[in-house]
Amino acid sequence: MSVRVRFAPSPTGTLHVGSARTALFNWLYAKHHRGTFVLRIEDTDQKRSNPAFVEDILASLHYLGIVADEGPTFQSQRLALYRQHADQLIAQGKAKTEDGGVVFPVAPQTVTFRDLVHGDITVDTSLFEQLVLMKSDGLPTYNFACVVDDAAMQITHVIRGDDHIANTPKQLILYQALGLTPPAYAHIPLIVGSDRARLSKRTGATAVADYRDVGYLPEAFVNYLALLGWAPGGNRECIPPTEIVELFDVARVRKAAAQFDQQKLDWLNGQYIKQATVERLTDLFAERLIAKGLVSVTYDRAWLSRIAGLLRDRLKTLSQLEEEHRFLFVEPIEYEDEAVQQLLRRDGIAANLSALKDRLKQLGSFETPQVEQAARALIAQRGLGAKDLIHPTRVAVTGRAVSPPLFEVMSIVGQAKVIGRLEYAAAHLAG
RNA sequence: GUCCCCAUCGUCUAAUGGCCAGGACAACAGCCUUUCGAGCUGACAAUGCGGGUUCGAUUCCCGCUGGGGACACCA
Repeated sequence: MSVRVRFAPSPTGTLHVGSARTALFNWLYAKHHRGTFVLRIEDTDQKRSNPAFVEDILASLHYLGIVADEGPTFQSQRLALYRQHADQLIAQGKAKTEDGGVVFPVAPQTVTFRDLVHGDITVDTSLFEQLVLMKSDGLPTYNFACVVDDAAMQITHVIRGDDHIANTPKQLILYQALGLTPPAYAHIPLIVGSDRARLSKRTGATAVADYRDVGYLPEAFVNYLALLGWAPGGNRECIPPTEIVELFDVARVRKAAAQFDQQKLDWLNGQYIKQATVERLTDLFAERLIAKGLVSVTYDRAWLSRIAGLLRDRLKTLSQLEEEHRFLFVEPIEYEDEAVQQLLRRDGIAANLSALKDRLKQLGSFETPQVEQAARALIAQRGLGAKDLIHPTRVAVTGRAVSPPLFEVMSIVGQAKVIGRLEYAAAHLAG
């Protein structure tokens, strides 16, 4: 029997990191076993469901590269199916109408099921003496719709969060009442925040879309998520998604909750950015910069490629591009007060910057070696330490005390702009 | 409160009775360097506690403690 799994989010919020990991594990399991991954939207809460969240969920899954083999299917469009099953139980005397809904009395018993990650779990059903099947608004409840759909869709494995363990015995009872065969279950541990409680906005971003927007590469995010609660054995950390598919084994999923660690995510993302080709990085940069209005749609690709090459092994997130390197894209630049105070307001700086400007004006080529040569020559001529010229120049050209290697930055910014910035700094900022 | 689940460095994890409990992130130190970063090197750091079982327990069993989750006509 081929594997069929499903991811069944409810559109009552943006796609949460925890849900994304559940989706990922299902997807990995399906792909590993050459099975089918079904997407089902559980929109049976009329008050809280919102089409905008469906869009967010779809977009977020797309970002992660998790594509559904079937679906999305909407529960709100299969009401007849649930009604039919409820009627069947009523006809058999197993359920009854109450307050306009349908309820299912539960006989006290102990239910044991074998969980793929936890082993046997036993629950006493006297904890819940009845289950609501259909609400008085005509929509099915979660546990009922879930059972009817999983059976109808021939789901073989239900992989979901730990927090659903208590629902499983309820669903098992319904399978039995309906005469249906239940799937296998794997309850994966929750992702928790730094407070060890389930990941919430309180301890960091929870929406997958936010991570996308900050500039985490999908394979880095997927890689990180996969490592939360699972490890292939050996000492692999940086494992591209295609390889994770091959290695993934739900039996190796840990039982304990895993804490989300942004620093490790950052490190992994940096690794993937470093491994990305300049071509790809240029595309990613262009997309961001155009969206933020920092370059025009007719941007100079060769120029942006140089920037990609320069920043490739310095970025942890793509957002650092526009946050820390605005001086590459805007004119005039902004100057950090502290950098100006510490590095420009000193005797002789203005003269040095002015002298450098004069030398740079003479240059026929503004490639990095020529720029560096001009600066070094001035340093030698004036008997300066290299830092004495370089640091103030950095502030004059970038507005900041830290930047990528200065001479390449200058070359990229270009002769005219560099000269203009040196002139401005010498005249208005330097001592 | 009741029920369920869980427990290895600060964090993510490896080791499913047997080499000095391994790796990674972070933090720290050093090297490199025009700043930062990247890179390289180094040091520090864990089996929650108490009982068992066993020649031998991170590993198996029991208890405790601690943490989390679930207890809706939400999903």
